[in-house]
Amino acid sequence: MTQRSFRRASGDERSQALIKATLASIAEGGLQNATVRDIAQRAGVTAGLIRHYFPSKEALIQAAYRALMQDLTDNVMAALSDVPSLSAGQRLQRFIEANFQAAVLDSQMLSLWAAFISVVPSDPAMKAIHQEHYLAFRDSLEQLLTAFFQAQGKAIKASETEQAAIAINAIIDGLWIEGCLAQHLLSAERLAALAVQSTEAILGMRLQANHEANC
Amino acid sequence: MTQRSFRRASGDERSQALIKATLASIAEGGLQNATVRDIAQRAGVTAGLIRHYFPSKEALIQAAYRALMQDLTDNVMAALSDVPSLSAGQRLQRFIEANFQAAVLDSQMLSLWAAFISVVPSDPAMKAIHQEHYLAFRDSLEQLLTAFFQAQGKAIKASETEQAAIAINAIIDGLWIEGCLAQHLLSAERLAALAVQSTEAILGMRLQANHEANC
DNA sequence: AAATTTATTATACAGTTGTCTAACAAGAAC
DNA sequence: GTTCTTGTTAGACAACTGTATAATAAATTT
Repeated sequence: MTQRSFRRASGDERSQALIKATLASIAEGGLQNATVRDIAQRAGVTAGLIRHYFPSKEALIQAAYRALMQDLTDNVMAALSDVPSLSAGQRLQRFIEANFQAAVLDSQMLSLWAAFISVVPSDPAMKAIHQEHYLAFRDSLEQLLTAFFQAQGKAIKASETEQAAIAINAIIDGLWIEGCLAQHLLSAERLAALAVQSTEAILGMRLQANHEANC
Repeated sequence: MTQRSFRRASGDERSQALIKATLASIAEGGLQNATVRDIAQRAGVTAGLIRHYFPSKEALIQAAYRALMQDLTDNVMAALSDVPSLSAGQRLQRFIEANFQAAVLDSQMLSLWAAFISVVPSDPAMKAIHQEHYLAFRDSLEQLLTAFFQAQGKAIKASETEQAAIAINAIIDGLWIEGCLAQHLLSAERLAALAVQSTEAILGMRLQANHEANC
């Protein structure tokens, strides 16, 4: 048997390609679809190579979950970093709206997220990854809220900030899910507007003072 | 080979046992865990029997998804039917709170839901089942909202009712997910209260007139 | 240019998967 | 009690699964 020619890739490059292929495979047909052979094919390598970069398929799945969450976080955070000076309200609004970008509001992204979530309750390692990112997300939200309350000159108890963060997180997640599942019925703009509007309702104040405030 | 003794069950009884076993299997370890052998063992039968009741494993999974959604719907609707005369606001509140019952606010229930959702985007049959139940749920919510607006004597456009239903649905789903994933951090009562409170904020009015309304 | 390292392939392996078939036994009909 | 129907079991099947191992070729070092 003659061996096919191949290209030697530097470690990081190939492992990231494998992670990307894993996410693509799961997105297309759930965790069941993501066999080592399917993943390898998508990455353009043979199945055996996976074990050269990851101790087991399980470890690859975990790495893929971590990478996905990191990517989502980075994507949302990028919406805040590229513009230097924004008011606290504007920053909060940007943060919320960033969750409805085309890259995030996508049925394959939902498929991915759901596949991972379905094993989080029963898989300790996956649960740990989830907890870490969930708390980081909610923490970012709480910080934005605290800054916003401060800018508004309102003294708000920490427990109230936490409560608002939980509710706003819920409405972001809920609208994101609805949007991904019914992409043809709900546009990204409408969802983002609804999320902002609902947030303003929950907080009892507007994020931007475009219109004059009513008593 | 001597054959083990067994009990002949009437058609419906056994197929429902199989569906129940399927849900239990998926809840415990996702769709991957739900092999015909595992399902059969949980139902106390041999694997071959599944094909006597369902044309394929795929059909069993679909039946299980349908049964789960129906069960969830029934569970929430029961909260409205057992008490005859309630105000429109009280009915709406009950409907919302029913989503945070112990039977619904459960990490295994989330695991189940997520496992199914993960294949909805890519599986047309599963997508059809989802659409049907999602629209039915939102429709119930819209009807409750319409009745509530009417009772309040406010004339609200249909589009606004729909928009409110989407937002309220989102907050129910989002809080439910957060609650299931962080059961130790968020009590059912707190979540239900948050959902009702957020709904009131979105609608701009209280569901029950316990306290006197402020200007 | 030769030697060394190691990323990559090819292949094998035991265990698991969904499906199928034939034998069988439980209950109903007569 | 005998016959008939069919729910149920047992077992086999090919295809697929994650993992392991040895050969091999692409870079790197010398």
